Amino acid sequence: MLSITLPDGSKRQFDDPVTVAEVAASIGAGLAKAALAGRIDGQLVDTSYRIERDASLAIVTAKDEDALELVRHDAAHIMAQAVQELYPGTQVTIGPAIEDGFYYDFARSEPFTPEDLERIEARMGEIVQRDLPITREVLSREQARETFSAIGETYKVEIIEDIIKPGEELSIYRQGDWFDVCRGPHLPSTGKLPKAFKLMKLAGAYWRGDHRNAMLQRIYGTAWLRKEDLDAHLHRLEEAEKRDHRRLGRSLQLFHMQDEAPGMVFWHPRGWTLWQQVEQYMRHKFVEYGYQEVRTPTVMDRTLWEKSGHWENYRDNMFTTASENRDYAVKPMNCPGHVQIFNSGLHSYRDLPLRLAEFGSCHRNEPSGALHGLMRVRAFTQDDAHIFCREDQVEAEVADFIVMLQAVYADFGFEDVLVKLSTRPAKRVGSDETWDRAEQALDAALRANGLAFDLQPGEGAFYGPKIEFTLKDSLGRLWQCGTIQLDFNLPERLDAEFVDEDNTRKRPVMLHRAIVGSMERFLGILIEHYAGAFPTWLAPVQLAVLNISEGQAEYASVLASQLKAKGFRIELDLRNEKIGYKIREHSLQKLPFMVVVGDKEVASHTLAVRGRGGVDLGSMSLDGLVSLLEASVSGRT
RNA sequence: GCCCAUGUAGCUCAGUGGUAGAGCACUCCCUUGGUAAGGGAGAGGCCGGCAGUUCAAUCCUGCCCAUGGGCACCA
Repeated sequence: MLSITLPDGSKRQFDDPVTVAEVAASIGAGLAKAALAGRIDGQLVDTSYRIERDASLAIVTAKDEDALELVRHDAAHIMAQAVQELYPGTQVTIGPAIEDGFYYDFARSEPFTPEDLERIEARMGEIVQRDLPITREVLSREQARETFSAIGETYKVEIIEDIIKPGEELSIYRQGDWFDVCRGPHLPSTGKLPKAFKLMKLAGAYWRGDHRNAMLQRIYGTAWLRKEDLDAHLHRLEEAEKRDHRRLGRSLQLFHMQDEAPGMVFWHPRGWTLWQQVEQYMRHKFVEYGYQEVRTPTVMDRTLWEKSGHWENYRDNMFTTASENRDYAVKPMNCPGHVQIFNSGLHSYRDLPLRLAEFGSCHRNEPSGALHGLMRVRAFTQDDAHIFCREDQVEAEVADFIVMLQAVYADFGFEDVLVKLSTRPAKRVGSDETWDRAEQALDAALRANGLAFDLQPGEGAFYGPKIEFTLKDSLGRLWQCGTIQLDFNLPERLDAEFVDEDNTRKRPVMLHRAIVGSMERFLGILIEHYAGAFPTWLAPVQLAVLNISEGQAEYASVLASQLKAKGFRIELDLRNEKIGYKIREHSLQKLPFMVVVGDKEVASHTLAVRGRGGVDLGSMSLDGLVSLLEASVSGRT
């Protein structure tokens, strides 16, 4: 006798062990047909899974979001089968479900073409039509290895030998003649795969993620439970593309890049205005939080970089130059420069914490393939600062920093921030006791601010643990912006010291920290975040004054200069064009406000105000408009 | 850096082995028009760069550069 509890709390008794499919059938024929998998005590299993003791069971159907991962993984298998049917000799490697879909990596000497993707997708449809039962078999490691080596699947043999842990049950799933090593679970048959999948793109990927290994061919696909979901996903991608910062950067006249300066940005007047808003805002925050702004040289002698360790460890990423028999490097970071300022006088413990900030212009020779619009560049500016303090001041400093960072992100309207705490790696400097205290300080500061975070053991830098703050772009790609890192190394290497209470010289702890990270990247994220429709306080042009015809040019010009005098960013548009035409242009530029003046306004000394999105804000006086703008600016996000 | 794709007017893109075309933008003219495109005319290209094949290359081939999508990288 065994008793199975269903999600509604009801229980069913069976005399003998039963499969998930049999339980589903006992409930109803419709459910039996719809069943894609089971969830037993929280664990997803095949419908063929045999239940041998009392358990709670949920039948997973296409209505269930749990089924998504299954469907995506099955889509990967079906794609692999399609590929091997169409292109004999291709080896399979791995093919997991991922966010929004799946991929499979193939080893094949011929490259796949975009046309191949169409063929493969069509063949996947046929395999679904065949409705091949998907069955599970458990094999011994030895059997599995022989099976795959017999058919020349050397990558699978490597997976069996190296990746699957000894003692782990090794299963293969078969669909028709095709089979793959897989932990499962899978759908009952290929026919159960919803016709809501699409192959998206071809890419290269290193075997086992290691650049010393062979380059495999990865095919990405997307798969959903319902056709509507697939359509919605494709629609989302199109919408995201419209807010891509590279496209908006051009259409909103913010910046451009060109072949002669890969990874470097030409900021146009509007883009630079946006930049200045962010920079000035950050500068105020620096003052508010007790930082002092400094400026350090961009190019410094090689010997300094040798002392700091960069010449030895970071040289591949540094631009170097030489003159009059001296070698120089363009700074990739500001820290050594800030230590020079710290070292240029003798400091008392009373001077600590000392917080030095710089909008530091850095250059890093990033690998060409890493470059990506504003998000990954070779010349960038950090909102960098270094805090020199005693070890017992670390926790308070980190806590203050987190408060500052949260205030900044809130003002820019970011709510979706991922936080990661990375702790000691195997290769590191500093004693275990120092690391213990440092990691505890970071952890405590995060908790004190009520921040949820992921712990990343072993992911810290060799010189200290760190917290990283990551923002999402419009396509869901993640970009690290903020960070605070402890450094036990650089003060030692560059011989930073202060005189403590007991009149002995001690090493300060150094904290590296940034909130926007790279100004370029942050602006890229901002552009996408707001889709170019910046809040008034950031908008490069806050308001355009438009005249209807030549008769009001004088009145419009006076208005514009009065508003400029109040400190607003104004554009005056007196062109000989119809009002509709001018409004269209400024709307496409996503200006927050437009002011229209015609004979009526001239006569009544008013102006007609239009808000973003065609909102008619009515007719008002200049004073009324000024209050409106002031309110809009102070609202920030 | 690696794999695949792409590079034609300021922008978005067609196109062909016989040295190029559209729309928008731009310039000029007409129009002075009340909330998302008024009309006409004109100008604008080393078809990414360098080699090669060919009587002839924007088109075919090779190399290089850049961009896009991934992978790797991001002391």
